[in-house]
Amino acid sequence: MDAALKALAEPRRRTILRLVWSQELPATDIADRFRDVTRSAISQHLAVLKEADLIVERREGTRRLYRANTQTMAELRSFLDDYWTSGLERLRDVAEASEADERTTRGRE
Amino acid sequence: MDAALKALAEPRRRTILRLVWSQELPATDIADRFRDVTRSAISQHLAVLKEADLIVERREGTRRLYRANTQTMAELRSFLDDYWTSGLERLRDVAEASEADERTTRGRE
DNA sequence: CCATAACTTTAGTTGACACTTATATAAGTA
DNA sequence: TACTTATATAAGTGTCAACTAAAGTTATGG
Repeated sequence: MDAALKALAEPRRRTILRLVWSQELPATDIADRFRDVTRSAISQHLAVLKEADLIVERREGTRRLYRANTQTMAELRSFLDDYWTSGLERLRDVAEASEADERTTRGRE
Repeated sequence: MDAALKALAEPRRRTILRLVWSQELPATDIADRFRDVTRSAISQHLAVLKEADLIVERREGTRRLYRANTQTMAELRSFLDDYWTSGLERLRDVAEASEADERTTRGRE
C-alpha cells in the first residue's frame, strides 16, 4: 500500500495508469503517447507500477500487454478511508503504533 | 492536489497527519512522538503538509498548534475517485490531455 | 533588556529517483 | 541463421527530497 501511494505520487505514472484503466495496451502504444520521454523511461515506470501491483502484465509473443489492476486502487481507496477514520479514539496508542509502522515500511523498501 | 499526493507518499507525514487528525497539537508534542528524528525534520514535514493544505497552523504565544485539514483529504478522495472513473469513454483524448497535464504540473513545481 | 522556550530556517550531505544512452534478451520472420 | 521487432535492463547523470547541526526568529518572564 505504501508502494502504491509512492507510485501514484508521480504524475507521469498516473497518466499511464489512466491509459490502461479500461483497456489493455502494449508497452509501445503506451510509450507512443509521450513525446518528451524515452521508451526506456516508460518501461521503468511500468516496472514501478507493476511492483506496486497497480498494473498487471500479460505476455503475448514479443509484446507485453498491460492493464490496470483496479482492485488495488479500490484497496488503496479504502485504506485511505480507514487510515484516518478508524481507531481515532485510541489516539494515545498511535505514537508507538505509527513509529513501529515507520520502521517496518522503511525496512521493506 | 498533486502536492497532497506527494506529501502523503512519505510515511512519516502520514503518521503526523493522523496525530493531528482529531485534535490540535503543538509542534513539540508532535516531534516528541518520534524518537529517531530531529525536531527540525518534523518542522520541515509540517511545512510540507501545510503547503499541501493538509494541515492548518494556528499560533498561540510562542507555540504553533497544528490540526489536520480534513476537507483537503475529502477533496483528495473524490479527486482520486473521479480521476479513474470519469471521462474514461473519451480515452482517445487522454494522451494529449495528460501530456499537457504533465507539463503544467511539472511547471508548477 | 536579557534569558529562555518554542519553533523555523539555512547550509550542507546523502540517498533516492526520473531520466538518457547503450546493451541485452526474447520471439517472430526471411 | 541472420535480421527485425518489442521490450527490458545496465550504467551513468542531474535533480530533488529527507535529514542533521547550527543559527535565526518571536514571544514571554524575570
